[in-house]
Amino acid sequence: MSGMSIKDSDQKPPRGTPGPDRVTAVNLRDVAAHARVSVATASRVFAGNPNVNADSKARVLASAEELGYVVNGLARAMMGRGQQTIAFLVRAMIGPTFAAIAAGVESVAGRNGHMVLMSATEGDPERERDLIRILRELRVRAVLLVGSTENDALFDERAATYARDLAQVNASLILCGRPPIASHPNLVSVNYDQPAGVGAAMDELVRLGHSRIAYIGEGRGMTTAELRLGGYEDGLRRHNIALDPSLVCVAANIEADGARAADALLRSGSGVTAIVTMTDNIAIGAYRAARALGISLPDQLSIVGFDDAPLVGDLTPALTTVRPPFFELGVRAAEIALDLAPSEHVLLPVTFMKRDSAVRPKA
Amino acid sequence: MSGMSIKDSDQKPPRGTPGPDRVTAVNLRDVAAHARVSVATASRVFAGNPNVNADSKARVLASAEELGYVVNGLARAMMGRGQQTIAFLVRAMIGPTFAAIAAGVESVAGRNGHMVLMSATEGDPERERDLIRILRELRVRAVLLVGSTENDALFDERAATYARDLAQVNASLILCGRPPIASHPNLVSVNYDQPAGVGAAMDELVRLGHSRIAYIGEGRGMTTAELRLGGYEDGLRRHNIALDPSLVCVAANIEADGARAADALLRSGSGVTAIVTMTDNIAIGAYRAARALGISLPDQLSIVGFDDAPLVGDLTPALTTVRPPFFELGVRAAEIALDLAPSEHVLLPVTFMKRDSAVRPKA
DNA sequence: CTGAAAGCGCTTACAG
DNA sequence: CTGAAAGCGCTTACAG
Repeated sequence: MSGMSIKDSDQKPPRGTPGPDRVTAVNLRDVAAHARVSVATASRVFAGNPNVNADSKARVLASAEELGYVVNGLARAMMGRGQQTIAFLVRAMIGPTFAAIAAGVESVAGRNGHMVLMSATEGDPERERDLIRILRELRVRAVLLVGSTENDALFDERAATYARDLAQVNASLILCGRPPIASHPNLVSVNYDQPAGVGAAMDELVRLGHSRIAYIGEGRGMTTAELRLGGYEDGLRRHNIALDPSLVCVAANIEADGARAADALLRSGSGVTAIVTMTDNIAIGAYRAARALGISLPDQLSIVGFDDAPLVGDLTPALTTVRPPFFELGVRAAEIALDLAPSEHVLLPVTFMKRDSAVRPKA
Repeated sequence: MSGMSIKDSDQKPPRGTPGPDRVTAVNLRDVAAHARVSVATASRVFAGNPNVNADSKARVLASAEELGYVVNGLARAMMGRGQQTIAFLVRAMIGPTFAAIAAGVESVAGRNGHMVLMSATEGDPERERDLIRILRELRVRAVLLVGSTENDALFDERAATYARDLAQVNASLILCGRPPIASHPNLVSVNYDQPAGVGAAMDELVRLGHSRIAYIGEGRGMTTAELRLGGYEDGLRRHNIALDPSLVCVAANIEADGARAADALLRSGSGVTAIVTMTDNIAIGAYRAARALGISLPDQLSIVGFDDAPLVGDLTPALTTVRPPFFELGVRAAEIALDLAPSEHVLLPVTFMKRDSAVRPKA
């Protein structure tokens, strides 16, 4: 009976037949016929409906096995009975941060029988819009917009539009790794306390005796850049230190540019004794620049990073930094996406990682 | 006319109506009726069929807009006309390696209009099997099995079964980051030359004058562990150095265990002047252990890693290591998955990153 | 260019 | 427990 596993196909395809990429595969009807039951009964077997005679069930299963039947999950999904999916949209799939958030999301999705679709927008609103459209058509259950985004009205409106469009197909939009949008507070955000992280760094530096504290990070524009810079400014205020604009340096989030900015700062004769950076990447750049100038770390210069990237604890000196709960961030966002947690803003605490790169100033 | 965007639903749902999670949404028929054309014509508009009168097309589009119509991609996919998907299966979504491969895959998939589904198996064959089943039901175009796997007949048979089962629904299975399976050479593998990477490290160490060279890595079992250890053994052979079993140490791929193994090795009085490690993680552990024992790096001990993880070039001493082409690995696997490249085994070259941790031995 | 109709591969209310 | 039938939301060969 092995010849039956492929249907005869020596006749012209009937009307409305699926496209060219389709295989002539065995379907429910074939299985039902082979098992001598109705399609309804066969369907019940695969749907896990208990109202099926044990004998019928066994025959259906045997036929399926023999014919090589594979349930069509697409048809099932169309009926609202299929695999559910959540989407993970990120600017770029880069580094351990992305990996940790993704792992968090996947762990709860997997545990709950959902699949996760991942795409990168490359920061292109065009592609972002396209992806949202595709995801709506695919009837995903939720879309997680992950990571820092533009902090402007244009993005806010885009996000609001996405949320509205997704709601139309019963899907939700969740912001993950950026704060709520003021003009659309209903759009749920799962974030970690970025200003508090930089604030902890500032508190520590002031406690150690620093007062000429510089900041190196990205300029205005993106949420993470602004949140962390905000933490620096707040920290100064809290300790009654006037903000000196010449101590706030702009650098892209890559080591080389951090080094460039730190070099300029350290040559400027500004009397800086400590640098707080937006990211560990930039902090590493500052390490390089300081060394190149013969400044010994940490004696002559304290540096604090942010992100607790792998290995920063193995640098010399071990980098004092802030650890965000990236995995947890993904977990919480996914839980909200799957209605396992209330649809409310979440702000997770960060951990200050006191290591060796921030010490009492020499003077 | 805004009240028309939701269908009247004060009647009992008809037979065969989709499940409870479905929204009463507007469909093609609604749009067609509103635009006063047939469903066929409306379908042609959304399918991008050029044989539609400009006026009809405009009316259909306007109606869709007004009614808030969203094409059902699931129905379309069922007809073989929808979004195609490729799946990315990995043991665990960890670190920059995962991120880089994923980014490579996504870049090709995205550029070619495909979505990518990502799942973690947690190394559980049960879950692996479940995922393959689901992916078959979902009619994915290809499944990428990413990363190191068990190197045994059990896995080989599982993989062969997956490939066969996937072929049944016209999908292909591609191994990515592990070598071909000897007993099933048709199963395409995209890998990087792991033995050659360790071999380059061995050549460099011998060239520098080392002959007591130890290896620390995972024991037998997984492909990556065996491939890299194999590179060490080959290197010894090539340079006519007898393998000393006491210089081959087993450690899990985490810093702490690397440190433990290195500590034991260095205390053993084996006269080791250099250590080749399976991964940078383990190399970092060796750094720690050596330092704890007062051994100065690199003068008294040379260390070579593998993976070129972020920041290893900023350690003291900067780690000499091997850089695998992870992004490219993802790109090539995805290209084969999408038939953009011939379905043949690929073995990418690695780059030896000569930095400061391997030097001429003191003696 | 267009429409009526058949079909894809399922699910399920209904009536035994 | 079971089957015939209607339905989901599309696509497309056919015949204008």
